[in-house]
Amino acid sequence: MARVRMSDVAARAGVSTATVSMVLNGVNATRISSQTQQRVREAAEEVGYKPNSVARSLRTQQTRMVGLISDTIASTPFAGRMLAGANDVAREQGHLVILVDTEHDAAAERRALHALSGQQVDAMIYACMWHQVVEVPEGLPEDAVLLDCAPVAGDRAAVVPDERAGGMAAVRELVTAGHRRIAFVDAEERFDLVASRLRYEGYLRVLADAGIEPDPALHARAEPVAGGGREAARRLLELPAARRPTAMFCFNDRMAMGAYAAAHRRGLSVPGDLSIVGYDDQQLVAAELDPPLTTIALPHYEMGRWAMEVALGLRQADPAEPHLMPCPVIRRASVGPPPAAFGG
Amino acid sequence: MARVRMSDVAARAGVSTATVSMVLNGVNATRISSQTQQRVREAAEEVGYKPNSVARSLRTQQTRMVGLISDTIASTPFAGRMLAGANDVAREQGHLVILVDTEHDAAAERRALHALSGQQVDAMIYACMWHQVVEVPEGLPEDAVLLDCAPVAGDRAAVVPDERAGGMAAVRELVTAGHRRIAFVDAEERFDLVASRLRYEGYLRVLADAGIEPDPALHARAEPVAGGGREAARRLLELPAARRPTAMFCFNDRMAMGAYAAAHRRGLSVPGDLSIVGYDDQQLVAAELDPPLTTIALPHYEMGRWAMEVALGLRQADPAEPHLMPCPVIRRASVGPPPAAFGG
DNA sequence: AACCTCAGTTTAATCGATTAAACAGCCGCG
DNA sequence: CGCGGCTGTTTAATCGATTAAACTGAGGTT
Repeated sequence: MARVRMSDVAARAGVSTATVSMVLNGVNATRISSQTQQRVREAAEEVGYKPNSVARSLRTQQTRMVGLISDTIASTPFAGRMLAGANDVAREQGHLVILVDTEHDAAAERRALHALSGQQVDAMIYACMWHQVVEVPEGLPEDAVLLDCAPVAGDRAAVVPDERAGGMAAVRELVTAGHRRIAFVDAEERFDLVASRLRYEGYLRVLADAGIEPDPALHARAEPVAGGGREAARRLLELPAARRPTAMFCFNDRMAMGAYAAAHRRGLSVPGDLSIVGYDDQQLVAAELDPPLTTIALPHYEMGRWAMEVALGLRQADPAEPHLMPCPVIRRASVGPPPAAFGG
Repeated sequence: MARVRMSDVAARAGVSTATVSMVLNGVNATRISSQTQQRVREAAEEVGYKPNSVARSLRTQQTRMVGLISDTIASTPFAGRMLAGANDVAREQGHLVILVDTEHDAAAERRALHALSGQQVDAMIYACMWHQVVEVPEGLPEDAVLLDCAPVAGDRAAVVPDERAGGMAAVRELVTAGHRRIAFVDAEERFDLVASRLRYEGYLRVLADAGIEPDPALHARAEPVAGGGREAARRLLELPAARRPTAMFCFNDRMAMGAYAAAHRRGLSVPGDLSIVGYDDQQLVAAELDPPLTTIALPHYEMGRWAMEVALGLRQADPAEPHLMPCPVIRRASVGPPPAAFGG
């Protein structure tokens, strides 16, 4: 069954296609008699007319589509939330999103850019699956928005999580619970994570504000996975009692998961003997630990929305520096006062 | 800077647009002299010509785009793999995918269908984020492919995981390790999960094959999350020694995570005292448990590929019944022989 | 010389919409 | 009666490609 065209509607209503177009788009609507309008609408309904947006796009030079280029967005559980945020805004604005995955391969990136600009997308978003500083790929339009990454140089609208404030919030949770010996279970330097650096800055800042002298022995580093967290936590818990931490801020929820394991191995309870704060609010993990993990959420959904809002011109962005999206603290049950022996 | 059109290339090369089109598309190429071809190519290169695919699509009636409609695909960590599979095939074939999220809302679904068919997509995939039986939304084209769901009625190409075979493989792991008292830590019936039913069938089948009488007490059900798994496992471990399971097949990795916790609480080690097999091979979870969890992977990536291959006509599908995609077993370290007291 | 063939290229229609400009009636006015 | 102005609608150009059909000129045949 062939698609029905505007001319079919026009024929049925006994008018020209110009009239149909005007009626259906509400353009110059006052100039068309209401009987005609009525007739056109009925005809369109009867024949089941659906405008061909390819033709419309060609004429109007607007596709109402936005391109979303990402390095492997699809393979991380976080990424979905960014996509969802971007998608929601797009939908609200009557836009569709075209998703292209480049696997961070330069050639694929170039092809994607090519395909999308050939596709005449109205806007473009370049997304990373974790917070990083990137070389902007050549050919990325000036008005493209960077999502979860900041340009290494040059001015681009960009949005990233406010990791420093997040780190501060995490440590503040522990300080206000009364802890003074707070460890930072960090990712190793070789991973070169901007999140690691910023969260550590936040950690130091809050310690300073609270008048706590940072103890280098409490900055433990390991691979940022559960196994690494377990190892790092084990080492920390083997410290002599006076230097041992009563609380740990873990670089991410996976490391926190490992810290739980290390605590259990030593027969310590969370949060009775050891308080733990994670980062990421990782789906299906943080909430399911026992006890549920207090953590800092990454604002993926909000960043996705922000990026799309800027891309569609709904919101102004300062291209001079990335927008910092706040990371909310998710209070669950892994933080308590320090054990009595250490308490104030 | 205005986009450069084919006519610009034509002007620079001193030929007509027809010639440019033929050269650049390699159509009727033999009929065009190689000098002209050369000149056209150079001109195109020099002016940086990129074909306008909107115009091309209008003319050829092919958009090289495929619509992917999903209920909240973006919000589950699995979904990404399906998307990746579909996307990879699309890319290989020079197609782009338009992603629409409907949140399983009928109105949104209708709008999405409308938008996509207006967009003249060449193919369509309807995806669910977890295996279910669905009412096919009205207006979904005949040749759309269902991904991770089966139509409640009517013939549609569809692909779902082979949950029954997966359940069989899981239990077989335990049987061959020597276990006879194998529990199934299942989701509660009220969740009405097709996966639950099928995996249970697989469980029963393997027990029967191994000549093991199923013990209804070993079919424990709870909410399919870590907490539920913990509770169900706790109850099972409280059974009198003679009836207590030496192994558990858990409906999913989250329940398995809870089973680990229950075992630890009773001072049982995995797999020394209790062997555990999960399902889903959930990213960032299964591999990070201690010990790493032996589990059955859901073939999301492969299903995504399959669906796209069928959608693009690269592969035939039998619309009469869903294609069953095998679920591979991922052997890690949570299965061992039963404790000596029970051993063969 | 008239005619045919064929390689190489151009002309022009087309895809399905949008929209500026033109047009046809009708009314009122001097 | 003729003309300007209004209302409601149509005409036709346009967006940027693809492609069937037409054309051009050189070379070969009779």
